[in-house]
Amino acid sequence: MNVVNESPRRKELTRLAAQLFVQEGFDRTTVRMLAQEMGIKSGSLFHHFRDKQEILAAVIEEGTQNALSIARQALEGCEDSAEARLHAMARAHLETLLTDRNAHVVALYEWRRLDAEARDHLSHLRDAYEALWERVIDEALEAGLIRGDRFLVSRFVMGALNWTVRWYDPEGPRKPEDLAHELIAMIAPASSDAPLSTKV
Amino acid sequence: MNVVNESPRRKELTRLAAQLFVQEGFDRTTVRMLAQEMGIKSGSLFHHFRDKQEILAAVIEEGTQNALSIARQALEGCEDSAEARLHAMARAHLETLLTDRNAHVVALYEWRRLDAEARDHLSHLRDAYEALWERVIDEALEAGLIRGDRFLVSRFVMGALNWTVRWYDPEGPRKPEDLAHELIAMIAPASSDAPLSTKV
DNA sequence: AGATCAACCAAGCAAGCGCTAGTGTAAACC
DNA sequence: GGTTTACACTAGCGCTTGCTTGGTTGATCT
Repeated sequence: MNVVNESPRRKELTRLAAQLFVQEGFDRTTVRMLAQEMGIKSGSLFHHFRDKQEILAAVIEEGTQNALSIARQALEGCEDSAEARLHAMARAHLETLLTDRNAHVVALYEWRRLDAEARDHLSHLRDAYEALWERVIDEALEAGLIRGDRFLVSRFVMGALNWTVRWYDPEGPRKPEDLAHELIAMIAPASSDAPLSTKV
Repeated sequence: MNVVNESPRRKELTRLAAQLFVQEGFDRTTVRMLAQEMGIKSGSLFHHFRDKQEILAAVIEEGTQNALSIARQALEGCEDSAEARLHAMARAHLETLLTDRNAHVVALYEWRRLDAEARDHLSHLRDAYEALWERVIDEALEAGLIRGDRFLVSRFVMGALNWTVRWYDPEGPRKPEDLAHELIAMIAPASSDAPLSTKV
C-alpha cells in the first residue's frame, strides 16, 4: 500500500474516486461502487488504500497540492503590482477550481468526513494556501486598491470565488480569466481598465 | 402524518433534526439517532414523517420559508434608496443565516440528498428568494452604486454571504449588521459612510 | 359509554455496509 | 531457479441501516 499518491495506478484511482464522491457524496459512495468504477473487485481496493477514509484524504490532498503549486507559479510569473498579483491569484484559484473541479468540490463538501488525523495534516496545506491569499490581499489594501478589514475582505473574496463551483458552467462563454477580471472590477473600482499582462 | 410543518410537535422535531444533520451530516444521521434526540423510539418517527428524506425536506423548507419572509419584511421596512435596500437585504440574509443557522447549513450542504420531487418543490422557493436579490442588485446597478455584470455580481455577492456560515463566530464582536456594512463598503465605494436608517 | 385519533412502543426483517482472510498469478529481482 | 513483490480474486463475517408490523395508551369527542 502506498502512503502518498506516488504510483500512477493510485493516482488514477484517486481521480475516479473524486468523480464518484462528487456524484454521490462520500457516505453514499460504497467501496463496491468505487471498485466497479475502477474495474476491480471491492476487496482489491484495500491493497491500494488502508480504508475508505484514506481515499477521501487522497482526493483532497491531491486537489489542495495542485491549487497550492499553481497559485505559487501564478505569483512568480506575474507583474509586481498589487493589482496584477490579485488578478493572478483570483485567476489561478478559478482555474484549479474549475479544471480540477471534482477534487475541490469534495474538499469543500466532505471536509468534515475526514478523521482527526487526516484533517490535521490537510489543514496545514490549506493554511499555506490561505496564507498566500492573505498576503496578496494585504498588498492590495496597502496599495489602496481595495478598502476594508483584511480579515473580512479575504473571506468575502474567498467566498465569492469558492461559490463559483455551484453555478459556473465550463461550457459557457465566460472563462476563468473573465470571472477574475469581473470580480476585481467589482471590489477595486480604482483599478485601470487597461489589459493586464500576466505573462502566464 | 402531516404534510407540512403545521403541528408544533413536528416543528420541534424538525428543529432537532436540523441540529443533528449539521453535526453529523444527513447520511450519517441514523433514524435511531434522530429518535433518541427526540426522546422517542425509532419506529415512532415514521408516524410524523413518511421517510427520512421527508425530514430533510422539512428542515430545508422551514429555513427557506423563514429567509424569504424575513427578506420581504426587511425590504418593506427600509428606506427607498438603492443602498438602503441592498444593505437591508444583506443584513436580513446574514441574520437568517446566523440565527437560523442549522437549517441553512443543511440547505447548503445536503441539497443534493433531496429526491427529485422535493428538490423541484424547494427550488421554486429558492428561486423566489433569489429573485428578490436580483431585483435589488439591478436597482443598485441602475443607481450607479455598484458596477458590473448583473449575473456575476449577484452570484459573487451571494457567494460571499453564504460562505460566512463557514467562518462566522456568533460569539465574536462582529454583528450581522457590521458584516453587511463591510460587504457593501467593499463593493460600493461611492456609498456614503453616514449611518443608514433602516427602520427595522 | 363507545368511538376515534394522535402518539408511541417492542421486535425484527431484508438489504447493504466496510472490511478481512486466505489464495492465485505474473512479472521483477537476486 | 527460487524468492519477493504488486495486484487481483473469492467468500463471507459481523454489524448497521431504513423501514415495517402489530399492538398499546391516554386524551378528546359524540
